[in-house]
Amino acid sequence: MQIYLGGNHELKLKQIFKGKNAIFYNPNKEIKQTEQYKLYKDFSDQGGEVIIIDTSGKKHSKISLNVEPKKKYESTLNKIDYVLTSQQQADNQDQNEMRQSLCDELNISLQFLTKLIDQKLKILPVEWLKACIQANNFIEDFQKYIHLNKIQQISKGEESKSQEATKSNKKRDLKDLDKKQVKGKQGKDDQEEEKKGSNSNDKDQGGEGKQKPLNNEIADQLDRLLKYYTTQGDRGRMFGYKRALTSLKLFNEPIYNIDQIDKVPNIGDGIRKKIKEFIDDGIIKRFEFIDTDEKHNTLKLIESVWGIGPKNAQKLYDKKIRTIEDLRKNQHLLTDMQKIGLKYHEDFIEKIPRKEVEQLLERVKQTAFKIFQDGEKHLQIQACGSFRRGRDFCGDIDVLITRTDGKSIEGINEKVVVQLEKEGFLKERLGALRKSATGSEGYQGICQLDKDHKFRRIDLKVYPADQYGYAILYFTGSGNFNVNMRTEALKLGYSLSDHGMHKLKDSKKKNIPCLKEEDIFTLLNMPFKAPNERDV
DNA sequence: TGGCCAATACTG
DNA sequence: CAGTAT
DNA sequence: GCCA
Repeated sequence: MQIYLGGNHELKLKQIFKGKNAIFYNPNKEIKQTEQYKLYKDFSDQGGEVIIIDTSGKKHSKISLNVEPKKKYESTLNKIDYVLTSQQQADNQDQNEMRQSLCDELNISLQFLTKLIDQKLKILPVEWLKACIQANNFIEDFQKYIHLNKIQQISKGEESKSQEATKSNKKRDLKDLDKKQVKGKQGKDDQEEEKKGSNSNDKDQGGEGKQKPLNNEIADQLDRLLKYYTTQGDRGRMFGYKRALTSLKLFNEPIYNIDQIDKVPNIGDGIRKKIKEFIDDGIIKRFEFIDTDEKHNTLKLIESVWGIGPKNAQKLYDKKIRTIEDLRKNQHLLTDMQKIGLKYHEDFIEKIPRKEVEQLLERVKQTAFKIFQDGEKHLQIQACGSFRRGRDFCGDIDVLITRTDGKSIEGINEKVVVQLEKEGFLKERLGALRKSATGSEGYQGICQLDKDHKFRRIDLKVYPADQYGYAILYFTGSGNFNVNMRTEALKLGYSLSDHGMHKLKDSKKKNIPCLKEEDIFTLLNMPFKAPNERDV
């Protein structure tokens, strides 16, 4: 058995791949390293040879990969087969895009993939190997792949001919590769250029007068990395960067040089290095980032449609969707709710002016008060979310309703919604009315103040009064603030949610009542923060 | 090496 | 059940 | 990616 570990695989390609059969990758780290070795040993005992690639380029032999658990390798394997087998018939465009997509998925470079293809190597998930061994038929399965490889080798002459024919295709690949070596493709270069320009401006300014703190700029960079890894589905790095970013934002001293970074918690070697790159060169050389930036942006764009998340965005991307226009032309790819999201997408990406949120809230109040006798007295209605945090512009409007006369809130939601729909204020429902086991009710949908205003995303929630403190805290956010607060709660042995809090080890799960937000802060031993201070 | 915030409702 | 959203 |  031959196992190769370590980062610089690109350099070792020539020596490594001669006569080998397969490369294994470990998509979700479900299989621990020790177990991997065992599997590889079994495999090699049967005459196979193993190469482990380190796609992370880091010191450890981690094989990180953007594939979610379980049987999801199916499509990856299909893609690999497609790339390996259908070069002849394939339309250049298809082949290129498939390769690129595969590279993104396996977190390897195009150059690397090209080598794999040239060497007729199979790329297989470790999970597959495990399954085969457990089922005692892995030799058969593997033979299947060997067979496949042989066929390709036999048809090699023909293949290279056809590759000759598709020279322009190859050329494009090469061109890309060349560029990659000098960091990134054309479009990216432009973008980075712009950024570099502005950065150096900042630096010049800094040189002229007193230096400007770099906190915000660094935060922006980390945020970019964070968004990138989030889209990539890299949970680990996502958490890492999220924490680092939060810590940085909570760090009150101005930062001028790299050494000050050491005082910020949750920033370790990796992130420190990137920040150093940024401070020194004005740019972080993460070529994978630049490499896939275009895809990242595209995925973000697609995800900006309500109802389309990371998974669907990726699927749509694989189906060559690149723009909102593409989506409009291919609505058969969407679910009904996503179609609604698409229909109003143009409006939804617009922020709502504070003033309008106030009007929308007023509108809801009017109707609710009209329906319920003495509504003004017994219903408490207010907008939460970024509105309550004092923002001038909000992404959506979040209305929390509570009943203060001690009676059940049951049915309030539906009555209000139905009436508002009748009045033409609510336009569409995004899913059914919600009823939770803990007694709260909710609505998600779309409203419009009047013909002169845009369509807006609106959520209504009705909570029993005894959960009010938790509810308003939760729905006021920010999301990040909630995370911090819950982390604090955990440290003290509590579990905190939108409907209550209880001692973790308390088997009775007794809820601790908090009618006001303040009580929760007190309970958690935290200084009270006004809503406008929760914008973490 | 394992865990990283909680809990739930709804769709397809 | 996976995906999305809150 | 960070931390315990």
